[in-house]
Amino acid sequence: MDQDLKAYFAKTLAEVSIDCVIFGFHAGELKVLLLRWKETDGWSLPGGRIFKEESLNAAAVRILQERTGLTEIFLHQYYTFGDTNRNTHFTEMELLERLEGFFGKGIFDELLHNRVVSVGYFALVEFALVQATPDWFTDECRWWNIADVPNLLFDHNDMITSALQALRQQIRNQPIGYDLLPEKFTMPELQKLYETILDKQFDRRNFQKLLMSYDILEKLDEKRVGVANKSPFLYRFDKQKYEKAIHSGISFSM
Amino acid sequence: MDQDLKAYFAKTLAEVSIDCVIFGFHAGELKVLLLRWKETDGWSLPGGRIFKEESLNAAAVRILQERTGLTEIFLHQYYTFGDTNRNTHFTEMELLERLEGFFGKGIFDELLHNRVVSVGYFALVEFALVQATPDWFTDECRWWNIADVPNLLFDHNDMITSALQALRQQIRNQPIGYDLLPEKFTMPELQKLYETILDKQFDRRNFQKLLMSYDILEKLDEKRVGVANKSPFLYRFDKQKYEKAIHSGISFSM
DNA sequence: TATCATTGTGTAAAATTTACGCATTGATAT
DNA sequence: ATATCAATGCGTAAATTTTACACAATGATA
Repeated sequence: MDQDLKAYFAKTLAEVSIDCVIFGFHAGELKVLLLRWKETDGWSLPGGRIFKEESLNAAAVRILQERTGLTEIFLHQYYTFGDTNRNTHFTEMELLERLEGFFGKGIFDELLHNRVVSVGYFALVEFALVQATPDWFTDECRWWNIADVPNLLFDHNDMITSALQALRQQIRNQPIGYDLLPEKFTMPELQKLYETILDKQFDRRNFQKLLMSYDILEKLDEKRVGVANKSPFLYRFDKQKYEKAIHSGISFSM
Repeated sequence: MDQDLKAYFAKTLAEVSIDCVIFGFHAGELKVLLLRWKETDGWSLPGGRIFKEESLNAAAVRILQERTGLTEIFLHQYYTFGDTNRNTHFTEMELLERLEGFFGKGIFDELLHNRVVSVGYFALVEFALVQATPDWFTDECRWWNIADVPNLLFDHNDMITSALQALRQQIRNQPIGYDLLPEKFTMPELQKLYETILDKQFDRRNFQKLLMSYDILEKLDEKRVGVANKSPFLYRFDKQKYEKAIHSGISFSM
């Protein structure tokens, strides 16, 4: 296994890597996918190295696929992190020593002491479709509520903070939801998604009017059944019009 | 000189570099600063390598300083370009061969055949203050009207295109002008800047009302003299309020 | 069968954006 | 010296968008 890793290192770039903030939405909460490093309680974002013959975007797609099993997902490059101390500055010494002990000095140095620039992507995925899968360095891969994210390894807390800012920028100028929600959803569910991302409440009547004005939603004849009180109608995105709105841009002004 | 270059290569990252789109505004035209490579008619963006102990942002500031002489400038990281063929794909073979002939195979390979990821920044500078200075690889450094930019080396035309998109995004959500205009300017000059960047005409009365509503401009008692017809008043940005508006954000909705 | 939280639909007020009028200015032409 | 004229300063009304809120309908639960 150590040999495989050496070969992997040899075939990939040493000074640039990729980290991904994978957003999901479930039970009215915004979540991110995190990995726990083997034999430690240190968590980090999903990430990986770039093959020498592989484009940046292709590498990001591959990493996403490896961690979630998904291939068709929204992926957006939002910032490149290039501080010289980003490997270690935000991580406690004790945890670094534990990692060094477990992985051995060779791997540890290559991975954590080299100066590496990391390109940040964020992804929007449908929660229910994700098969969370750890990588070689990690034991566990699972969702965390955005509000409950612990202190992470490296500069990954910063990465999440600025990914959330980028997502908020995104939601104000482009339709969002096709990638985060199941195919059919109710208007209150869509509203809750917007409210969660922007951390802001909206009047449901005005929200519905604004969203419908974008002409990207299709109201279905079905209603959600078995839910408390009055059954809400189901909606679905019109993929064609949705794509068009992504290109022309919208303005979510609430 | 070749020794210096080797030492420079040894002290800098090999897989990541920086390229900067430096915007200026003069005589009602938006301009970018370009460099002509020695003994060729191939033009490129200002760029450079990153010292191993230098953060990405510090390297960008240094490169800006080296090309313009300016230290206090608006600088914004907007995208990282990571296609595998970005070195050569958009450049004619003939020109590449001329560069190889002039610089020698060693330098050429290091510079143009290695796979390099480039972090794109754009800068906004005051045209009159710039001391355009070529670097080791180039003979000439001068302004080009954005509309007249020729076919550039590497993927640099793409870089300008997406930098302009990022600038347009910027101008709609943040005040712009402090970095591009001289200290004192007239309302029509400010309007022309907005119109040039967004490639769109505005009603001058509505433009003035909107800009004044941001509460970042200070109307002076002076007028611009010696200009045709009625002399317009001079304005200046209130730096304090301008900074505050950058943080809170504005919405340029015209 | 009554209750009640939630949803569906609509309307009026407030705020913002857009369109445009008119007097003033000061260099230029006569 | 004076008339001309394009550009500027300042303002108002219409159109549109955003915001606030009213009320009936629904369907699970008590």
